[in-house]
Amino acid sequence: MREVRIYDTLQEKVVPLNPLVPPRVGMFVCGLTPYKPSHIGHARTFVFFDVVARFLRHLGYRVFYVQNSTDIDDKIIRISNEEKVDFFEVSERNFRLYLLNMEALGVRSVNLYARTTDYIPEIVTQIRQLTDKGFGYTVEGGDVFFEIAKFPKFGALSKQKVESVQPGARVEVDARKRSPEDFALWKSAKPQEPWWESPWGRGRPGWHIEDTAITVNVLGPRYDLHGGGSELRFPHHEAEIAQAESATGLSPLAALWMHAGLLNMRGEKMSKSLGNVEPLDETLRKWNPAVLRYFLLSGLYRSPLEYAGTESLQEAERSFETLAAPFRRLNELWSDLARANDQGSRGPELPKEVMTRSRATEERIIGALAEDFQLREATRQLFGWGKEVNSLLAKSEGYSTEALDVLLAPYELADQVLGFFSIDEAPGRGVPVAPSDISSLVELVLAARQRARARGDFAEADRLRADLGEAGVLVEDTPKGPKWKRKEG
RNA sequence: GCCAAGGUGGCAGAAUGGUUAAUGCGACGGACUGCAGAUCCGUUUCUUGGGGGUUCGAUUCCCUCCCUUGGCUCCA
Repeated sequence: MREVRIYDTLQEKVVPLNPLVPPRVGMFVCGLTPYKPSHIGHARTFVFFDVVARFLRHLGYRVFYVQNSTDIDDKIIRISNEEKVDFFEVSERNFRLYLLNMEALGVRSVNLYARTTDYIPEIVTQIRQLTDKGFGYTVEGGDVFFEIAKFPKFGALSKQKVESVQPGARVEVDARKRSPEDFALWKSAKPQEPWWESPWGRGRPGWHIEDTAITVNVLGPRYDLHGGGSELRFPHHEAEIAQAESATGLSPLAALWMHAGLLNMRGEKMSKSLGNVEPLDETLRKWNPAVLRYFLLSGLYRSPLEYAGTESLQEAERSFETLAAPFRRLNELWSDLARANDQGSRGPELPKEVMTRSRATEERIIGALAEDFQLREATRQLFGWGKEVNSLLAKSEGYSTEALDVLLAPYELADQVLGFFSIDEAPGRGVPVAPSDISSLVELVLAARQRARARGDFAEADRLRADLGEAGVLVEDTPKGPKWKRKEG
């Protein structure tokens, strides 16, 4: 099987993926705390890890991909109290919306979404292991903490020295802790809070323990790949390592730690501190999901990516149109032949070097991704291939289905792995337009415009085109007659 | 204060110790079109945050300063 090399945050270098039990790959990605609808920043992380899983599977690895959902936490409780509804109603509503949004974005690679509250017994068991071994301690009131001093490796992932961290920089320090760096494993229930029974009394899990309780039970004490957004490196992922390795006695918890760069939100409309980032749901209603997915995959996954709202998506849309146009044309030609029940065997031969280059392009896309997921290089190859396809189609459109398949191959590969074409909502992929749609009216206007053009009344023709434009319909004249599509955004 | 990631053309964003520093968007010109669009061909802009060092040669390695973003126990 092809070797994949990945940047490991812990070792700070690109290393080969060596699955513990090939060809299986156990993969865990820190999911969402669904206290409110997710935004485009979340989408970047999860779309990227979707590509990771897709690519590994494409190469023949059998990936088991687990993602958690923190369906109980302070913010969820706060909101449920404000709304006077059960906490589960809040988290489940937002989580379902998240799943719908992910589906729209083509994220379909997760095998198991694990909710924290479905793993309370496992969580309790793991905390108990930690207290039994002396890593955890209880305090008055029934809270349980992890004692950092017992785990010298703490800080290895983020290269932070515990003593140089500023305690209480953002969150008030709990005076009952032995040391300010100690983190909660179990939080006792306050009034108005949901709770579960435990050996330490009624309460709920701390933030970090769910992930390791889930992975130890689902993926085992050690697994291959751990992913998440880069802001989780410290303290969350450090805490995971400390908990799991202390509880199981096995190391390392994950062979590879991957961290996706954050999406930097620009402009006051999206200020994170103001908490008014547009919900993903809304963004998806305004934009072709393929454009969104393309944008999110347009940089180096480890680096931050600038997001300036509409401006960014407009640029991405134009780029995506360029990228997708040849693919859509090839598909149209293919369906035309299929409809006519014709193999197009009388069409021109495809030059041999084109076949070679088709394969070379596929190979380069795979090569780019196999070397730490160079998404940009992969799409660059696709742009280059598009130019080649456009040139060929400019000479002739009468290729056989066999020839078209060769031209389509790099796109099919890219779609399987990067996945933006199959969620392309723009017309032109042979998707039938619903009868209730405006298409018959548009066709009527276009017919009138064709008549005007035929008699040389271009002023009238241009007026009709402009009017359709006002109504949100873009018209293009082609040798085969006028084509139209709806404006996006 | 500490840790991490960054600073490359109008914008987004790659790359390498060594020919003209990708690609996309934009802009400009040509072909095609009644015009526009799409497409094709061509052009355009950066000497890679400031300073210093190593080297025959650095954007790439080292030092230093400045700036941006993320983290420092709520966050994808």
